[in-house]
Amino acid sequence: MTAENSIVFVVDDDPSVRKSLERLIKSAGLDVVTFATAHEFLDRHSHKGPSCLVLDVKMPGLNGLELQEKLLLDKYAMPIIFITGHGDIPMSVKAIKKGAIDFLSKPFDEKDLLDAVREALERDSKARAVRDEREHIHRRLESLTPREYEILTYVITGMLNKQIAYALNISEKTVKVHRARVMDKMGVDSVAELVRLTEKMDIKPVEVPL
Amino acid sequence: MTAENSIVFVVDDDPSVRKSLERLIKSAGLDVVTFATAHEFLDRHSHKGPSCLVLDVKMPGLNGLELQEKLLLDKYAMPIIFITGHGDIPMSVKAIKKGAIDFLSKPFDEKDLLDAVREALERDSKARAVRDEREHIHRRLESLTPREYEILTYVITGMLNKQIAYALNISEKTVKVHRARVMDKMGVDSVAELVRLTEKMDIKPVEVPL
DNA sequence: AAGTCTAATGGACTAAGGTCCAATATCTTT
DNA sequence: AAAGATATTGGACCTTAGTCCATTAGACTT
Repeated sequence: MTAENSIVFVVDDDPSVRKSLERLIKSAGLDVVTFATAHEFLDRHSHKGPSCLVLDVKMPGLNGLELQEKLLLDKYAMPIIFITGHGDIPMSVKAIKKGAIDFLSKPFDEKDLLDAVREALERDSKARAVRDEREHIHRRLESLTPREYEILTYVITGMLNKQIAYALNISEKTVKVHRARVMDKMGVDSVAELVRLTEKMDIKPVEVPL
Repeated sequence: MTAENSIVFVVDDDPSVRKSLERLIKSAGLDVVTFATAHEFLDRHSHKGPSCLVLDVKMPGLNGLELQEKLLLDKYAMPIIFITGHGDIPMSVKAIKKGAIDFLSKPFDEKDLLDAVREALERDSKARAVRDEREHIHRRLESLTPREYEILTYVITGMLNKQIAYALNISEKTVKVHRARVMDKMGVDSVAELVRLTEKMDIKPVEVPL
């Protein structure tokens, strides 16, 4: 399921750990890029395909949990698998609640790590698909003029052209023109499809008093 | 936000723990019902309002994690807060990944428990709202005849009456009649509303070759 | 000042949707 | 056998929606 261009990032300050992780992950047929510090990772990683992050908790400089926080602020955070030598329960609970895929204590079972990596890539792949679709819709929405967008919100509410015209104090004919442009720009040819698109975005239908 | 009729269930085999948990939770103004075993809870709890479960991991008979599994099979699983004396990281990770709100080690901070309880009730409250709406829609869907349901799937795809008639090899007039009954039974008066309803359910629009 | 974008408008026409009215064939249940 | 539910159809009629055509006015850019 997960695409061929997947990549696994590893951040750990211990070179020998990096090496063994790289070997392990490569043995599963996955591409790996390793970093010694969180900042290196932040500066240099690029992610075009599904990706995930295997992250040591305890590191000099920015530690793993801090890096997680930073990535969460980012819209494109990738799934994280934590590994640690001296973790505790509250730490693991917090990490998982914030979306981490797993929290493994060293020494960990190789199978556990690979399972987690696969799950992470799978999740990222799906998240990317959702993001891509949303961005596509967003680009179309941006091509609408303010007035067209306004008409859109009324249309997906289910209002008649007549009602929209009255609400905006314009003529019904004008509504029709805008409406046709909206359908064209959004690339749909039915209200049903239009509603389906907007349901995937944060567009609020108009509230109308009867 | 969380309703007045919230209730917190406590399952722990230690009477003194039950007592102190009951006192603590009651001090936060919440109703509590305690049970000594998982089976007692399963047999006797009833949940009309938002509720959650404070659950000891280690118990004779069905233990906490096993009870979680059992509840997950149930459609109406309530959020769980685990407390334990001898937990470990893999156990806590597993519990949280399966949806538990928190995993606290004894002795725990009273504030942590109350925070978790509040979060759990909040989550359950929202989950119930979603469930209630889905059930409401489901009841309406069940009132449709097979043919009406079929027409519904075509309508929410955005197909014209003409196209639906052709696809089902019936007359356009008949489509109109069914369609009108669908709108009536579903309690909507626009395709937009109809699509919005069905998007909340697992109804697949028809795939049509152009 | 010329050019472009946006919003709004008009008429005329076609297509589609919704709503009255009522009828019939089939199947299941009582 | 009678009753009820389901699926289907018909005509007439009105309301909406969509689509051609083309025009005007204001705001912003160059």
